[in-house]
Amino acid sequence: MDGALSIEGVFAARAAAAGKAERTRARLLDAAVTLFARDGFGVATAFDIAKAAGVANGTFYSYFRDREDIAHGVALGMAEITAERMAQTLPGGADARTRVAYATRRFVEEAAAHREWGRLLAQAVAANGELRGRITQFIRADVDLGVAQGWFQATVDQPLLDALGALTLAALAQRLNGAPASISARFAELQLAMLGVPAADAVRIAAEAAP
Amino acid sequence: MDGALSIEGVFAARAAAAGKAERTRARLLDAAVTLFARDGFGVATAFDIAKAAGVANGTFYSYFRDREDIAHGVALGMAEITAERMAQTLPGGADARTRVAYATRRFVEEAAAHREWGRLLAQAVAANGELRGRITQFIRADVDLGVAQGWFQATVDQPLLDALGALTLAALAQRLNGAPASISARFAELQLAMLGVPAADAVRIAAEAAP
Amino acid sequence: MDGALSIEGVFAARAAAAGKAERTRARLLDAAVTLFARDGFGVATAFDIAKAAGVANGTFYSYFRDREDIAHGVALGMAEITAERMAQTLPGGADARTRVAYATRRFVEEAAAHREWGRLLAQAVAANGELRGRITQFIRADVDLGVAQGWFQATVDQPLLDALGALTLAALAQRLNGAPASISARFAELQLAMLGVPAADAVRIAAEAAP
Amino acid sequence: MDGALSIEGVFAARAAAAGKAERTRARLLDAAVTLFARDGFGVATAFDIAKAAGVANGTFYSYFRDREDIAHGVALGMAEITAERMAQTLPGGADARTRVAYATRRFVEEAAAHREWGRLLAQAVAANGELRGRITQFIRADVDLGVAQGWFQATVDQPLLDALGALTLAALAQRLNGAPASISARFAELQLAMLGVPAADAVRIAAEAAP
DNA sequence: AATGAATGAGAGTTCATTCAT
DNA sequence: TATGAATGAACTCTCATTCAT
Repeated sequence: MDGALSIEGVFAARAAAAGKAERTRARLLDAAVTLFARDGFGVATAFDIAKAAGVANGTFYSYFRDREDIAHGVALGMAEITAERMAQTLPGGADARTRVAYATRRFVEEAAAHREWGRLLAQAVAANGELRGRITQFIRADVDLGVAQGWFQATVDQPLLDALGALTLAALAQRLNGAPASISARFAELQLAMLGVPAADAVRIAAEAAP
Repeated sequence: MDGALSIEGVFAARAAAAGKAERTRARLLDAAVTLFARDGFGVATAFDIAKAAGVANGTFYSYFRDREDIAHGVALGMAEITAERMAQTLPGGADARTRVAYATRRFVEEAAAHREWGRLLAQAVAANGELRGRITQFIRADVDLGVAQGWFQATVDQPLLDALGALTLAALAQRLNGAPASISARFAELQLAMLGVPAADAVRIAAEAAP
Repeated sequence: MDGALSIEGVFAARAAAAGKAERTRARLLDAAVTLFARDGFGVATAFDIAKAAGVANGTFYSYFRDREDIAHGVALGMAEITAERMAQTLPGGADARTRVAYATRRFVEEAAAHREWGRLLAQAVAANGELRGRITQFIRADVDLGVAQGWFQATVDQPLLDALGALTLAALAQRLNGAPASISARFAELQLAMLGVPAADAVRIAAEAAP
Repeated sequence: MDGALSIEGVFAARAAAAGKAERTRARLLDAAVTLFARDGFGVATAFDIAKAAGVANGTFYSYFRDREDIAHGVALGMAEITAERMAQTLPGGADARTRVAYATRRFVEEAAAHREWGRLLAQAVAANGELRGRITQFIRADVDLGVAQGWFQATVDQPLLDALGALTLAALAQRLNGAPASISARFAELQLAMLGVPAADAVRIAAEAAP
């Protein structure tokens, strides 16, 4: 895993070529990410964010209406980055069971490898239903594929996707809370079971789908 | 469902027979519950809680160290009450599949019937891992029973219980967010599937286990 | 003229015997008067008023909603005090022409003798129509008397009282702006002329009605 | 009454033929007039004025030292415009009593017909003694004429002019505050009485001097 | 001359907490 | 124990003004 997920300067990097205003905005977002990671999502004050970004407090208000506004901006940006990374990292070709297991394990392990980012992402997702929807949509294609391939016995509906998402987030929470890397395999296994894959197959496939 | 879950005066009711100090404490907790329900968990100010409890603001600090302390007290009390209610309401005798499905549906429907209480419970549980643990322990006996009865193919470990808990909370969140009562059956069904119950049986049993 | 009009401690003096809260409120009002006198009516900040009153800034908000609120309180208090003083100082017995002239001269000279108080009063009255009404009502009795005595030819209506008030305030403004004490006699003279007193009489009576 | 008193673009109209800089200055003044009319004299922020004028905020400071400076400019300009209009509208030839009454009534009714302009003018005059002086000088010629014609018994001095001005402004204030148009006649009448015109004549002349 | 991003002092307000009564 | 006045740190947000471009 490379440094692209490093929590420092994610937004600034993307705005490097943009105009001055856009760059200042990015610096504020980066400062917010750093502070949110340290103190909790949306906890840092406007003043602290400005200070961390190296601008005057008044400048904050040229770019964001208030704390909530920048929190929303941060959540949106994180979702975008996460989505991009997931799209890049998921391999094509495998069977749907492997794909589903792999996606879960990959997501959990990446987030765990960058604890601050992971913790932040978990909080942002918990607080923001829109974000949750965005991320769960990722799984849909693979679930549909699995049904088409005959591996999954499930009816594909919104509750199913929500359930898969809830399990992934539960895995992430456990992992961030000190559980070993194997926890992601266990949760992937439970996801497969929920989709109707026989227990024995689920265990084997989840174990093999190491990121 | 009787009025025992009514958000008003839960703590006062339990402290009715206790000493004066205990009753004042209970009034503060009740005031906190009411305000937390209206404005969000832990949001109300000490002053507002005291006012709602009919005591002076200084009195608040005779009973709680600070705001966090009362939030903790509220969460603990809610967990206790919820646990008691669940223990009372779960019927004996049925097979483990029905018991698991029934517990989920019952929990979700009770909380949904008292939206404020439910919302509060969801927030408290999300914020407090200890609480989460307490509530998930409830399911363990039934899961063990199901394994013993041969209905469940699962290995019973902590991740499994966490996963069951996560699904129950996801169901509650959807329900509070406007999903129809049937959502609890759907999630109960997915829990059974995860435990290795064949899809067709899971659907039927979850549907029949109406609270 | 005694010290009762001294700008320092007017409110505190009246609240000396009251409860603690009332006394703190009075201290804030006094501080506001002092600062308003120095910087203009309603200009001082809540923080400055609190500091001048020797209380914490938060205390200000226990007693007044905001700056406007205390400004209103100050204006009301000043009107009350001024009304009391005018009632005390106006001698009975003289003919209405002398009474009117005397009231004007007395009002102007008192206010001028306490420049800060006078300036403040002028500002408060200019900004607050209610106050203006309260003060002009004072003249009504004497004008009615003058009509009854046959000295005044005027119809007594609201515009007439407003006009008399406007002339008194104009006199005060000129006086505070450096005009000599004789200015009050000149304006009193013009008031009498406006009421239909022949010029020669007006000059003599206004001159004699020295406070 | 024509549109010359319209609050929109008064300054721009006068600077139409001037250089670019002068025109930008005029646009700023016009913007200030519009905003002052809406929110109170001198209340609008430099940024809002600049925005309303269609220039950048920095540009404001190329033309005015600070907020006070533009407020002064606005007051001055309003005085000039008012003076011009009064000069145009006052008819020649009548006797001084009619001229004085007419001037008052005309002034009040014009300002009342353009409430925003009138309110602004009242505020500007109240805040600016220099302006007050400028406007009262207008009456002097007619008062002198009246004395020469033998209609007025008054000594013409500064206090007399101030008193006449104060009455005119009091009339305007009442008018803007909802008093009927007849109020201007009543105050004109009181002015004539103050100048020594017998009450009966004053009533008749003031009534006839309708603008 | 014009722009508009940036500054930073400071106004206004809230509220957790203390403490004399 | 209870009261409630008082505290003051902390925070949000505005806006007059500057300055590099």
